[in-house]
Amino acid sequence: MLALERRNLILEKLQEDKKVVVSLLSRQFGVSEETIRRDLEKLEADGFAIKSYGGAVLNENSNVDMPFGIRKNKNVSAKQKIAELAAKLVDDDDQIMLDASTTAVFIARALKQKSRLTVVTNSIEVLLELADISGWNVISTGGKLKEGYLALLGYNAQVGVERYCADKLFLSCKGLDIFRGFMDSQEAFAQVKQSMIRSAREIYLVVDNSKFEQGAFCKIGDFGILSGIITDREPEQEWLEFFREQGIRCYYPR
Amino acid sequence: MLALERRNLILEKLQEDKKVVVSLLSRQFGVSEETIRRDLEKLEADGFAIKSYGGAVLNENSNVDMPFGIRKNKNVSAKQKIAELAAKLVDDDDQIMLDASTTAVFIARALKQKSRLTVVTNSIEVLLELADISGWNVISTGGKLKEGYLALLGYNAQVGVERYCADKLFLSCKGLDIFRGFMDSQEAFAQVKQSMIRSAREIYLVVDNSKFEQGAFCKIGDFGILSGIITDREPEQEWLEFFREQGIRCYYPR
DNA sequence: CCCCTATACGTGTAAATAACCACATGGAGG
DNA sequence: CCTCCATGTGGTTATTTACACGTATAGGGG
Repeated sequence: MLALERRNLILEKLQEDKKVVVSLLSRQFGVSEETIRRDLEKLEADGFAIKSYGGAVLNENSNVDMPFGIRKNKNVSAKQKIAELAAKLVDDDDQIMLDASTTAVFIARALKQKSRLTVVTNSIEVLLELADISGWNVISTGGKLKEGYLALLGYNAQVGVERYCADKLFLSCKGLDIFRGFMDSQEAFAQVKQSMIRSAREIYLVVDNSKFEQGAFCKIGDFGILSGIITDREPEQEWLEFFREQGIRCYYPR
Repeated sequence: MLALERRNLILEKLQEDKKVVVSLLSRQFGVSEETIRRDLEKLEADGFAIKSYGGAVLNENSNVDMPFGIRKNKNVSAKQKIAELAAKLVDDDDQIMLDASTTAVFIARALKQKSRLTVVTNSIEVLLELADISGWNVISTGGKLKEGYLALLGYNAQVGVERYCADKLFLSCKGLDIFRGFMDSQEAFAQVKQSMIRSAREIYLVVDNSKFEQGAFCKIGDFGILSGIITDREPEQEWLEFFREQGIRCYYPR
């Protein structure tokens, strides 16, 4: 039995039972307990397990099993709620734009029950999500694949976006601030989002609650351009008033 | 026994048993352990295996996130052979085009050990395969997502292709015929391939042996434009002579 | 609350085995 | 004839593992 093979089996058992015990594993594999401890040490270093006296437990909130360290697991239920609200704003035959964000993937999934939609996106994951659907018009902007992401960015992505004029855009961001607008952390993402803003009639900002008051480096735009904002729970009073002043509809689960 | 043949057998055993052991393989094939290690190194570089002390285990994580658990498994070893031959024709810093075919995915995988490549493709799967690589320039043509495929097609895909001029194009097809050239079954695929042909200097047709004498509906092009043809085993004498006449290099495993 | 004991943990050591490296060989193809 | 590639070889280095022994921890009894 190979060392890696043994570690994989331990990981499997760990994922099944949520915990493992050193003494049992030692007997099961016929190796010394020290060996098992070293295995667990490695699994812990890789983020799969958390050691404890006598064994280890599964590290549930690890993103390690996702392809390239994607944080898809963060705030799942918030994104789910947001996606459902977004889907309510969409009608059959609509033309939609989705950016390259995990929230967009959830929205794409929530939209699947609609008919004859047109979707323009720079997200590879959204394309994958919609690859098995029929009767839609799913369009990729093209562009340069961003290292470590499943997003198409750059000049050609912007050109790809601006070829179209969509009814509705669902836009995500890294942070928002009453005075400075909404922002992303990376220029290239922000630029494509700006192109999308120029190419859509109704613009909905989709943000989970953790994004409020969160700063980020690159400004995407001001609140004035928004038709609505979709979030996972009622924002602070201050924000609600601000949205009312600006004439921005605020959607959240009631 | 050919090196390539041995590696394919190791891969088969790997897929069957989920693991292989250096010492056993060495005895089984009658080659030194060092050679086996080099084989495993290659399989690891191609993403099929993960080496471990004493052997290697199957890398299961590679094709998992595909939507409709695709037909990638047809003719695997032929496509693998073709991909390795194709990779030999590529140098660091090359600019490559890959079409939307399963063979292209194998080629992409085989290319991963190169440095600083530029890859233009209309295949979502190729993008996925290359999403975790660094220092490359991976470009998506954009276009309309073809229902039931992971391919981007249509006018904008063609425009996306023709923005570039690549050093080398690896082109697949559904069938080829001495008199009628090489063909695809669907117009939209054929059109993008034609755009690629217009946008590349060296064009290599990649076909497994089953494609010879196979007809298909839409003509892609004539043999005159080809620099070479890559296949998984020695073609019939008739074809070899034809390629010689046409000045087309023919690559197959020896 | 403190202590005691069984159990688990970590380290150091040593031995076996595998991996790595550099170089030599030899054959195929140009 | 030369080059390139795959392979083998010998010496060196690295990894894995078990065992022994001192230390740390949990949990119960006093």
